[in-house]
Amino acid sequence: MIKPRSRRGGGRPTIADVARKAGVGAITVSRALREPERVSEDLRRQIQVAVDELGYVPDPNARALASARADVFGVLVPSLTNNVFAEVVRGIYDSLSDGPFRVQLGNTHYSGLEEERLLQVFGPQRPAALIVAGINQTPTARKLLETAGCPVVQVMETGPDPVDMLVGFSHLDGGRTATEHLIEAGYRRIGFIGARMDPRSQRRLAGYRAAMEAAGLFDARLVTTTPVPSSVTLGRELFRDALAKAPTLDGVFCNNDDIALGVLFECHRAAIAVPRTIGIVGFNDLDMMQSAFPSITSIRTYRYEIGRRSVAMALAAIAGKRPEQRVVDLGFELIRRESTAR
Amino acid sequence: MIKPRSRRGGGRPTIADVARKAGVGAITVSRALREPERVSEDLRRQIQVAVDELGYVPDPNARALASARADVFGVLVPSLTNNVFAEVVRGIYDSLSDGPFRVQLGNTHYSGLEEERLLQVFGPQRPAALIVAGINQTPTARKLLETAGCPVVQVMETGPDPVDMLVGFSHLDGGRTATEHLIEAGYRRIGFIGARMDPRSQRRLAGYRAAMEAAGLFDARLVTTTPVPSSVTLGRELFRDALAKAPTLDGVFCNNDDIALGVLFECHRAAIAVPRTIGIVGFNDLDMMQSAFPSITSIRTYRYEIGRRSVAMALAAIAGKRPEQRVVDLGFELIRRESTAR
DNA sequence: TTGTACGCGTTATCAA
DNA sequence: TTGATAACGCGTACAA
Repeated sequence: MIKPRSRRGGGRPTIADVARKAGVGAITVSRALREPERVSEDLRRQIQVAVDELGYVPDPNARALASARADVFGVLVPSLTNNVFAEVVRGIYDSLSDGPFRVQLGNTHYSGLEEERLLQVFGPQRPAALIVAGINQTPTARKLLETAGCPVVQVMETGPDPVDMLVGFSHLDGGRTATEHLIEAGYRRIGFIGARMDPRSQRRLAGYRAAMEAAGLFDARLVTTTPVPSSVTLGRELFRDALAKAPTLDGVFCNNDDIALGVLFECHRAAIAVPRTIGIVGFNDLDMMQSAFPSITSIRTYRYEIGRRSVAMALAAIAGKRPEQRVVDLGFELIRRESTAR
Repeated sequence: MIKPRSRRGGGRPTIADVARKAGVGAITVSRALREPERVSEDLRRQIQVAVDELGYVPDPNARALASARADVFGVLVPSLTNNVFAEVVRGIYDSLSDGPFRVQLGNTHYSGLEEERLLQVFGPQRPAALIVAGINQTPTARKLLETAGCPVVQVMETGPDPVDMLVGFSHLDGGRTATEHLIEAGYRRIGFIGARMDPRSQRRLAGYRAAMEAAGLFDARLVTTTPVPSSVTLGRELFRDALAKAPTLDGVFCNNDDIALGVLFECHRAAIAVPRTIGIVGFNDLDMMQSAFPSITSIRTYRYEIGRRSVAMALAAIAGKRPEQRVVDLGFELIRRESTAR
């Protein structure tokens, strides 16, 4: 005696079971599920009944194997806990939760090599689209993206030469705008305080420098940076360093809001008046900036929207409709608050 | 003329190509890759050479289809941006990045129904393990977990009746400890301020209540909660509400650190002395608690470690070694700081 | 609009 | 220790 088809699979119904029950061919069931409009009204209903009764759910692995394409969005970000990228990722998930697509998330830890490695892991899965943070891929990573054979969206920045599509904003302009605001508010010895110093931080620094030089205020001793990951506590420490190097400091543009909050706390602790003695500007405009005391001026960025847009663009490309703009600049906004109002 | 094997696949080498090149059977290549110790030294080397020369990478979809098991960890969390879960997720990713396992992350948005839906999406993928946040699954979700046919780890809480394995800590004890600390510090009209009020927040509230009742201090007017998502700004607002309801308030145990920070800022703004007039305790001990001015007392929790442990337990179960303890309590620690030092 | 035949790349089974 | 054969469940190509 031989038991047929009992080897594995736990007896879950297959497309063949549905087809038999509905009295149609398997391929018709397949079509009814993926392109309902190409199946007659009648059969579609019969098939739906059979599907419901059997509790049939397509096997994504079999589907991927047969079609050489998985319903997966590969997403690569440098950090899972940095609120900035968490918001982007949230936007991506929210945009994808309705449809058939899953998300495959990778954490590059701000490393180009890890990015390459993850791309090599994602490739064999034949993802439907790839979304990656930043524009500074290694040559190898860039080649992997170019040959991925699916839409690619780089996010969080703008740049001249996207692999495929791009949605973000100019960190250089953001840094310049923040610095110009401090200058206009009357600050002169304006420091830059930055942690991590990934490519985006570097460009914000470049924007700071451009503004300071244009005003004839640049002084290398005003710049305090570290490759160490950013945190509120680190902001306090860096601010102390900055003050030690440049005692006449009267303002700071911070790499991000965590640093800015650390600076504010250190000012409180050292009884330094904000904004009178020191002006503070952050970057990203996290919720807490508006509630801090004094509230902190910041550059508002649209991370969640960047996530949503990146998915919309990829989806359009998958549907064959390449969007007319392959590069989308979502901009930023300077939010003036008490920390620079003197 | 018929072109054989040219239909799709982009010409990537398959296991058959490797087998031919190495002069062995396909199945031997498969074994050499997955269980090297079951293949002779000689063949193993030959196969490795062929793999390298061809640049062969196994197709995960074909592998999943044939083995009826995907090298995927399904992970379900209620939020992607809440730092608490982001840390857990980071721990999971870091623990899995070396091995063959991918991560499939789902955002339940604090909804039992979404959790069910995601579990139904994950099921057909035949994940190697499932990690879910919390212990309050709907009956349907719980059944899906029980019949998933893979190790299941519930995280972030302890509880008496795990689906399979469990790693977390007691939110009730955490809430009680925080409140008892305020009582011991001499505060009497101690409020509870909570947002979101998910099951874990509810248990922290229960801990607060237990401590207050034990001391004969409980008063319903001291409790201020909202289902609205937590934020620093919301913390400010809720604190104002709390003060309006209970003007003699002299301390607050906050649901989490964001709320606590909001309370602190509101105290600054209203010139309420901390810790003299109001004592503040947070929950989770985010980095900024130690740097705030004054620094804020909080309950330190081990989110990253919870993520790592959950993977370790799942991995052990996959390897057939069910860990001796199916329930792991990682505890918490009260970190006393200036905000309650009067 | 529907169906037939076959292949996708891998692993389980079982025999050698 | 190794290999031949047969699935795994589905989609593509092509014909009807």
